[in-house]
Parts: sequence; structure tokens; C-alpha cells
Amino acid sequence: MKMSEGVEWGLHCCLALAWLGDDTAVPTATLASAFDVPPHYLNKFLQALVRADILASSAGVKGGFRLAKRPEKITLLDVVTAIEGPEASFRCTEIRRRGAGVTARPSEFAMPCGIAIAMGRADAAWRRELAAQTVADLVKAAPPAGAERMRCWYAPRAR
Amino acid sequence: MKMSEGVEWGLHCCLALAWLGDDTAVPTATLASAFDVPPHYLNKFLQALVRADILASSAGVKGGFRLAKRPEKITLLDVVTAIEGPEASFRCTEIRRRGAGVTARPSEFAMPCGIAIAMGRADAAWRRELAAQTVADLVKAAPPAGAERMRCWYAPRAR
DNA sequence: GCGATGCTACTCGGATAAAAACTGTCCGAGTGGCATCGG
DNA sequence: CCGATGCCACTCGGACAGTTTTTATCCGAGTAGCATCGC
Repeated sequence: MKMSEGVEWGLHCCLALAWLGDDTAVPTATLASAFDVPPHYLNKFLQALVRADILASSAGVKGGFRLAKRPEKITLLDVVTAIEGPEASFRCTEIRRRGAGVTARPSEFAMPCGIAIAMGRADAAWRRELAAQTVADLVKAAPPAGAERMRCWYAPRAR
Repeated sequence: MKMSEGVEWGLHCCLALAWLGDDTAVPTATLASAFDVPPHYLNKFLQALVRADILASSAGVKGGFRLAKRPEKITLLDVVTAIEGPEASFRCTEIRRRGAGVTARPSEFAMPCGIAIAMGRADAAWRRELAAQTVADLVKAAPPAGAERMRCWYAPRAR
């Protein structure tokens, strides 16, 4: 059960875009060099964030990505869901119904599988915690030096 | 981020063993036929549960698996950790330090990455919820008919 | 001088290969029960 | 009849392929800015 690296990349990109402000579009190559990750692969995840309406993309010579909404409106759950997909990590395949021990007794299986309920409870707690934090919270928690450095580094690259 | 099927299988096996009682050892083949899963593959996960001291195995002609401790002492987190491994799903690779924008400023990175903290908080909530439930709770939540059916099905196979 | 127009360089976007992890399968080492044999 | 002993079938345990998901890469469609040309 390993989460994709794209989640970490996507969150860092969102934080960087929040630092740089709403009016600057940053292309994939610039973000990739900022974190030293494969540009074309990073692009894949940025596309997923655009599809989820977290980022907005613009084409052309001064194009790139920017946040599609205010940082307070982007939860960590939004980013994770956009990249990892909406399904829960645990998926009940109803093995209790298969197998030799079952003799067609539908009433017993009217109520959902207790194991699935228990795992779903943990998954809900996980999502609740993720939904409680936004990109704006990341901005507040991070040291101001990071934002300053990112701006100073980006400035000469913007034209 | 998909969890292994082995978690579901392992939990159902623990529940079945709790139903059958402490004094009967159930071999892999029997458990596999109860859920219609590949026997040799299921064995792999049962071995992991033995290594984690959740199940106890006995060899020989009447051997098999049984619970290594009382159901109240086995949390869902124990089972998940035994099969999925102890690592968190999100792993911070510190990409903030790599990349062209960094100019060797160790003081800024003395404090841990805020994104890792946020994700770790969600992971902790998930584990807390899993640790709060035991196999004994599964037994109580499940309908009694299930236990009865399992016992009736297993009885003629025991010698 | 001013506006329209064509071009060019740059961007995103999705389709295409390599790698890793998960899934599934197999056979060997070891052990406990059971029948046999001896007393 | 009772106990010791050897055998054998059955078990777990770890090592070996197949398949799906993840990772990484590439090239094409489209667009915005800019220089050029005409008025």
C-alpha cells in the first residue's frame, strides 16, 4: 500500500504556486527543475490536478499552471483524490459469500460485511483529517524563508 | 494506493479462527476452500501473521493455524501492519531540498517538512481508528449465524 | 504612425514503452500420528 | 496386553514465474506573443 510519489509532488507544486501568487503561470519544466523531478512525468500529475479543477492551465509562450481557486478552498483531500483516485484503499470483495461454506442464505448477507465497515471507519477518519487541512494552512505553517527563496529563484525566470 | 487483498483474507481468517475456538488448528487448504481463494497464496499471508505473533502454526498431520492470543488482544492495526508492512502510505522524499532553487540553507530545513507533517497526521488518525478495534469486536458485530455456519461446516472436516 | 496578418516558438495534452510491485504457483524440510513389532 | 519404534502422510515454509499497476518518456495539437507587412 504505497501512495504514488505524485501526491508529494502535487502538494509541493500547489504550495509553490500559492507562494508565487495567483497572477503568474509557471510551466511544467520550471516546476520540475525546482524539485529535480522528471518534467514529463510531473506533467502527468499536473494534468490530473487540472481535471480536478485544482489547477488551471494556459497554453502559449507565457503559459503554464496556476491555482484554479484560492488556497483556502483547496483541501489536502482534494489533491490526494485527484491523483490517487476516489476509491478507498481497502476494497471488500465479499469473500464471505464465496467458498464452500456458503449455502445460499441471503438473509445473513443483508447487512454489510463487518470487516468492510471497520476498515471503512478508519478510511473515513483518514479522509476527515485530510479534508480538515488546506493549502492555505501549509502556507501558514511553512517558514517564510521558503516562500521568499522560491520567489527570488523564480523571478529571473519570468519574462 | 491499493491495499493488498491479503488484508481482507487475513482478517476473515482471524474471524473464522476466533469463531472456531482456540483448541482447533485449521490448515491452509481448509481456510482457502472456505473463502475460495488460492491456497498457496493465502498461505503466504498466514505466514506473515505467524511472524507477527498473531497466529500460531503447528506442523504435522493434525496441524494448522490457530490464534496466538485472545481475540481481544488482536487489533485490526496489528493485522494490517503484519501484512502491509509498518511503513506509512505517504513517504516524504524531501524534494524540497533537491532542485535548482536550493542554495544550501540548513537552518530552513531543521524543522520537518510541513507536508509530511500534515500527511502524517492523517495517517495517525487512520492507525488510531484501526488500533481501537479488535478481532473480538468483529466477533460481536457479526451475526451469530455466521459463526454457527462456520462451525457446522468445519466440524465434519476435523478428525 | 497604426492596424491587420502571418509566423514561430513555446505550451499543454494524451498516447506509448520500461520497471516495479503485486499476484499466483510450486516443491522441499520437518513433524506428529499411527500401525507394527517385540516383550 | 502394553510399550517402544519405525514409517508415512500431511503440514508449514520459503523460493520461483505471470500479470497488473506504477513509473518514465515521447511526440503531436493548439495557442499566445511578436515581427513583419500593408495602408
